[in-house]
Amino acid sequence: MSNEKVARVLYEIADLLEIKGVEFKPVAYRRAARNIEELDKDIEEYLKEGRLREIPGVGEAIAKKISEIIESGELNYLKELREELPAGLLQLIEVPEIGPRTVMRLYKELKITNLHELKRAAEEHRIRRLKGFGDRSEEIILKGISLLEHRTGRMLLGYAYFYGKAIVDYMIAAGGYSLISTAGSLRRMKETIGDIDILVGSDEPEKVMRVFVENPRVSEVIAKGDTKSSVRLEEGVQVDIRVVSTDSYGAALQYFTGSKEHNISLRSLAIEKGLKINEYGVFKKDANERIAGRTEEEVYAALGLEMMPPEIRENRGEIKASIEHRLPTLVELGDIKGDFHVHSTMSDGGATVEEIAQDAVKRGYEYIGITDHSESLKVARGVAKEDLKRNIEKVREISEKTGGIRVLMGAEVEIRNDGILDYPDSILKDLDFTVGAVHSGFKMSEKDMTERIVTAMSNDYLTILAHPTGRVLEQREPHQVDVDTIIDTASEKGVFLELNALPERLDLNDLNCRKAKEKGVTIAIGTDAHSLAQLNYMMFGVATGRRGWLEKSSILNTRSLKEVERSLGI
DNA sequence: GCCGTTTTCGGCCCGACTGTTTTCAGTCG
Repeated sequence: MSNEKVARVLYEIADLLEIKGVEFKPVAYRRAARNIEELDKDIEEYLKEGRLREIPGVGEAIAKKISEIIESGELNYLKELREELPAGLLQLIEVPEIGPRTVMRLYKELKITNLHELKRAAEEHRIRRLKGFGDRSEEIILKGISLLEHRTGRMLLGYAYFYGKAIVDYMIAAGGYSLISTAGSLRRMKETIGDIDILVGSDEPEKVMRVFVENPRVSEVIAKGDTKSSVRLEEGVQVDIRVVSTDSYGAALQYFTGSKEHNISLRSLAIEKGLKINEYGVFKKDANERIAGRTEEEVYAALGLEMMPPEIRENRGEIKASIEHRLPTLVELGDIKGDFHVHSTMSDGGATVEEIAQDAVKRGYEYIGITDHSESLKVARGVAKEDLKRNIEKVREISEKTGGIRVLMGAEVEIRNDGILDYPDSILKDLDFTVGAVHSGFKMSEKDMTERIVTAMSNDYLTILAHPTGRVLEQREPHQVDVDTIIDTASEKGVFLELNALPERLDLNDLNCRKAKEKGVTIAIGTDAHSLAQLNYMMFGVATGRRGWLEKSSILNTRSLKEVERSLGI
């Protein structure tokens, strides 16, 4: 029974209780579920060791339910809840603008139990007859259903980032705003983004609203108020904007950056200190006197906290770390001195080694690693053994010719099903470094996959394990592998773990990066670029590392060329 | 249902926008 499965049961209970109108319990169940999802150990171990109640948010009642879930595979309490309410109601709360209260009313008064019935009721104008509903309500419901039917899921950070930047740039050009930023999960650089949030500090809010909705890329204005508006772009992306007065900008930026969990903790801390915090500032609770709000630093300082980077505001210990003055000094893009995962025209990349080398010089890199695919990955024009030797010579020549940078010759070598690498050691020894990767045979059991990867890591020539969990966001689940064992093996054998910076991978993810760091494993960030433009993905790798609390010292490519040569033994 | 350097009981984050019911509940972030 995985942590995710246990969490899913608790989430379902929360949803059902919420529809029933039960207060406070849904929040409690969700909190427990979220903390279980983020545990770095198997929940069954907690059960075995009798330590369930050490998990934040898990008390006597939930601990008992978790035991039942793990031991019997099901939960009577959930069964009973499900019997009380039709299963389709859970779909209904997914419809935007429909919440638990509305679901219950529609069920009680119109016997609506699923999406299909809701759609029909709206089309037949039966909903507008209910007290508190009108024709607009029906329109909104129908639009919500349509959106749900066509939803594309969450957007990858790699796309959202550029949409957000385009909107901000437009606002700056069209309105000359200087206090403007993305906020929300985009500013925290989460791997996937729901809506894009923008914040502006201005004392002419109505003008900001006008400029915002008049952006030619806007296809639909969802809501337009005095200080808050929402639009949809032609691409289907929802963008929300808020305006606050210039002297509240810091408080608002803090507030709208979140995360929600981070803010809730901050509020509790404020209450303990006799303060109140909202998007307008920090106030003394009794006197209602404002003591901070112009900048984020001010807001945190008013709570006795050091300023913390947006990427770690997830309520994962950053507030405690801030109180104790042990916040990490996170890695920055400017610390990066090279890239360890780049494909060239020698396999399926779009740029030649010369072009890549020159581009890397422009980026100020000291080194760049070429890692074309190995022989058996035919779909990616994997390089045959005979050709590899010639390629090595060629890359050495280019490296010597290109001033100011060393081009490191590597390869992204297939890890076969038995854990053996796709090139023999006699060839690997001539490379500067070797990146091992799983690109096939995903459906192995966790035990077999873990063994396969550990075997590969035991090869002395394996330098970096590429995209260790194999996930492809919104497309493919990570393969079944015991990440803890991989991290321990990396620590023991001195293998570097990759943080693959492709927006659809970002693998290792933030939580695993943090785990690896705690075990003393060094991370190598690689863009996996297949074109010069994709070398820019380094920023998303760095962002994900920052979310995983990574500092410069835990990352291979912050080291100078000399140090890297020493690390690689070349 | 959880939780506690004010609390083992009584709290549980806070405000904007919308539609509709002309004073507010519901939803969202």
